[in-house]
Amino acid sequence: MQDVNAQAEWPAVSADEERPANSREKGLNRVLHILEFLHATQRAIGIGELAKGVNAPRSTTYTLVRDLVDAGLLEMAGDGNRVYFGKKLYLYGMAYMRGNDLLRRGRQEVDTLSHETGETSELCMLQSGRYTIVHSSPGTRPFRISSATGLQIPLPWTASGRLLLADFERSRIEAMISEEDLVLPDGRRLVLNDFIDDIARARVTGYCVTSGLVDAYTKCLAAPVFSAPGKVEATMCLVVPIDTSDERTGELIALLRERAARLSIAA
Amino acid sequence: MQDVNAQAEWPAVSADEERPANSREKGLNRVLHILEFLHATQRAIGIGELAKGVNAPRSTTYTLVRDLVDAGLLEMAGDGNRVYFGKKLYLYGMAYMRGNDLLRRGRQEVDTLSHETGETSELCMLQSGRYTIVHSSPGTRPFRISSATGLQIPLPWTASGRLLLADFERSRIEAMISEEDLVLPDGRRLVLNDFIDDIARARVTGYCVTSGLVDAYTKCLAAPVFSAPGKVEATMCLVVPIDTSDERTGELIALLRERAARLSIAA
DNA sequence: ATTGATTGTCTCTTACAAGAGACACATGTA
DNA sequence: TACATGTGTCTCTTGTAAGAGACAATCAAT
Repeated sequence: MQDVNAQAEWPAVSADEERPANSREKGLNRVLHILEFLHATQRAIGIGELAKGVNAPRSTTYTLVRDLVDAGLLEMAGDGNRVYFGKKLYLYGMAYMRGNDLLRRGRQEVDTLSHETGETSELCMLQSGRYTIVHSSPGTRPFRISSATGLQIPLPWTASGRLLLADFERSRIEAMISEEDLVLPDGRRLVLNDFIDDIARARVTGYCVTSGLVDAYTKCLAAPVFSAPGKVEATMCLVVPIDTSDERTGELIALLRERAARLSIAA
Repeated sequence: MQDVNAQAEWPAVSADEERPANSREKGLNRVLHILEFLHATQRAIGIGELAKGVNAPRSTTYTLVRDLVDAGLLEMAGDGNRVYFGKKLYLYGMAYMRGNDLLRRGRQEVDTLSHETGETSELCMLQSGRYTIVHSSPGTRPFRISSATGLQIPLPWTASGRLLLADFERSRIEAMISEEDLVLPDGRRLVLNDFIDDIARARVTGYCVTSGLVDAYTKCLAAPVFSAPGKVEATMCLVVPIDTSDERTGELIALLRERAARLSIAA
């Protein structure tokens, strides 16, 4: 975009960053892309397809995948020529959870909350500029609304997103939210300024409710979990039918805020 | 087959081959060592110390850690200059679990089994040549015997180890078991041939019991989980006091085998 | 048989990352 | 005050890994 100097491509002097055209990629970056790609597809995938998916040369992909399989980060799936995440990643993930008070206790709280209320409950965090469902517990409704752990969706689509950005400056928010993030699944388009106003409001009230944003049938109630005074580390939220009465909604919000506050105590 | 050395890399290498003296290391390998090291220490660690721990140059370690932190695989711990596993690893790990029927159902079975019996129960698998506790549930005894998930210990120390190797040829077993693996924590030394005989016996009986191997107070009961006819994919085991009566032991083994068989059905 | 799309392995070149080491800070302790 | 030890950043060199591409083998559909 900035790099308009049209001469020989190679003199890699792009002082800014990124994009030295079609140069080589570092192996580690390839690996990170591979992991992200597998996380997105959520299932085992052939190596050729994987190479296409991460836009890497086939030969490189083969060697990297072999290294990763040997290391146990990936595993060959049953059929023979597909790969997916490996046991090692599971073990590292469990180690992370054990070492992380907030996550460990948050999962607990979420599970009991959804058990008590019968509604779907989630623990959410900010992860590389997006809203991420870190843990969710389905609830007991006949038609339950559930989302997969690890799902990442644009911040403006959610109540939690408004709380997670509570302590960010306007400029950082603007940098973080792209144009597409403002377009809802049904095509409606949010206005950035409205979103930023929402954030300010959420910060003051200490909770946030959104209705019919990601889909037309649900309402999302969220409350902040603080890791330090003023610093929102996570949110707990409840996903309820959009026609839930105001009274019950109020009760649920109170309960939710209490539990979120309980999580905030330690840090 | 290659590079099963869990850790403790030092200049003097006793591996079968490779090692062109003090050559450069590939970044990806450094990263794999870093992850293994963090898994071993089980807590956040300073970058300098980490560099020492994986025997890598400081400058390299700094750049790699920065890359990994940016990617979310690692996180800086609260104080500021320590690193540990990051959220991404947790998310990948959960994705692995979701995609892995055996693991998901195995965790369930283990939890209910320990709940029903009151004893510590574990799901174990073979991971890079060692016995690995993939999930464990503590049981309800006043003094419960528990081990951390992800713990890796030598195969000959455990009942599960004897089952996990049931379908391996003698030569592969010999290659997999090092001299140190045969030395128990209390200094006693097992004989490789006895161990291999144990394996053959375990294959026939369909379960395995060891007494006072890793410590003097416990007995370990294990049953195989098959992913295909003849192929042991995992084991379920119970860790009970060594003075448990033969009668109760028998009952527990029967229960254990039933549950392990249940896990084996799908594959 | 003919084509066309896959998959897995191997060779060779060169762009680039790993690493050595200097630097400017911070500590702590004699 | 010196002196040692640790931390985080930066520069420059050179060994090497990323990548292009050739190869044989497989499977389907003409």
